[in-house]
Amino acid sequence: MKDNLLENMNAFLPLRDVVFNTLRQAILTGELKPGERLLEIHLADRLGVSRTPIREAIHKLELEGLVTLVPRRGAEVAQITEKSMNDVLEVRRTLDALCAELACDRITEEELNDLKHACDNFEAAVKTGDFKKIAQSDVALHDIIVRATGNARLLQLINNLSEQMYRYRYEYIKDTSQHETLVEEHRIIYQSIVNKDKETASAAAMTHIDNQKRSIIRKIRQESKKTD
Amino acid sequence: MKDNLLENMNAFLPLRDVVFNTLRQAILTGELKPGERLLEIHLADRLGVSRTPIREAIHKLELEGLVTLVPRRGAEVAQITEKSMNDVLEVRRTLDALCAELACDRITEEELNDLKHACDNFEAAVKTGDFKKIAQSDVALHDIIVRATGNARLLQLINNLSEQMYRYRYEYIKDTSQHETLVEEHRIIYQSIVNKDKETASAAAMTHIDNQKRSIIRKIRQESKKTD
DNA sequence: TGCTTGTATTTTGTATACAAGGTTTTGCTT
DNA sequence: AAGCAAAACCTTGTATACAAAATACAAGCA
Repeated sequence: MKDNLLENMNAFLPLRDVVFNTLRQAILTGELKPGERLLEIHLADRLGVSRTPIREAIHKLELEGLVTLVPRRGAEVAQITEKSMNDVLEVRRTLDALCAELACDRITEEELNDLKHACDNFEAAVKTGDFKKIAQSDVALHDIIVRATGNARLLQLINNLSEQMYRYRYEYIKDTSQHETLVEEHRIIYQSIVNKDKETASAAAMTHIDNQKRSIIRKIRQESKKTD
Repeated sequence: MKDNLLENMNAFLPLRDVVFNTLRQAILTGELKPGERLLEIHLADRLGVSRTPIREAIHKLELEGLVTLVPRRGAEVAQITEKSMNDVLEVRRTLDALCAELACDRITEEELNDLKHACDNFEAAVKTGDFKKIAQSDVALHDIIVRATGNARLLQLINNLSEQMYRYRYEYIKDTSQHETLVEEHRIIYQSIVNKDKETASAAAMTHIDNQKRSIIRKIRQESKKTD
């Protein structure tokens, strides 16, 4: 598969950003597997650019935590261990709870409306059983809540932490037995934000993460057994 | 002032990291002021290296939030607004509280001992009135708590958020009227971690940030008035 | 056979050259 | 004199060349 960037780009972004997005996508979808080495020349040839934008993209990915960099040895796709995922989820849990609380204080009528629609959308997506749709509407819903906090830094951090989870997203979305739970949790979060009930909102946000955590950790254990 | 890097470096780090540390330091101490443009060639000449490591360092600083990058126009030192500082502190407050709670569960006897020493050190530093010492012992103390959580991601995030505050650190350290409060708050945090009392520990951690917030925001308002 | 050392190769790190986009200045026109 | 256009210049973006470190491999020695 040859996919010279200059064609499917995204035409006006700097090359480093195009490369960044391409590699990021490849890592999140699993096309580039954890532990896989990222050789600059190979990638440069493959994407039809020079080493410079590749290097810059790789460094950016390292800061995002998707790539591990060893000086003088190069880069590889970051390994996902149970420990690292636990670390991520522990922080994410707290920040999601914070989001829910802040949203109670700061959400506008319009955003509240959007949130309602997002809940309905998610429910509809679950009914169709289309994993891609479910994933998208889930992201959209949470994005509304985070944005409602009006805290740009919080938005940035949560986006970054979510990225790590996206690498396992399909694992908990494929688990159809949990679908009703997800819908229900979304409803509780929505309703408690409407009621400005911070306690319930934050508790629900944490539960929401805890439930997803179970699926994700189960999957990680399965995979680590395979490689033993 | 000419400070050719090749001399005071830190000899075995990649140049990009040396440059990164140098620029970071310059921004945190205020030697490079908010809004100041960062021209690659100037910095390269000044530090005696080529543009390449400068670029890489600047990009890294952008990801850390210390630098703002505009495509095709270059980089400048990130402006600190009251809004952005509020955003940072809001997140930091929550994460520090999380740290305190986790530390209650996970701190080892040895770390507890270190923490005790760090408290004493801080108190001693306050007595000398040496701002630099106070700042250092304060960082050391909080570092112990964050490390005691055993959560690498949390450590990384808090370090990054702290960075923003360090740009104003002297403001709340110079405020000697608050020194006794700081000592007292540290003591409360220490004692509640000893007692495994999560409620108190997390509440104290939040208060600790709230108090610092006041000094920092006051200072930001002063500065913004000046430039009106 | 197993270990060490030296050499060849691969790969990253840094410098530099060149291209292209932005900005400022200058000169012309009205 | 003011406004616009063009050209000169800066500055970043990208490619390439060269240097230095790390690795892999092979040959010699115990």
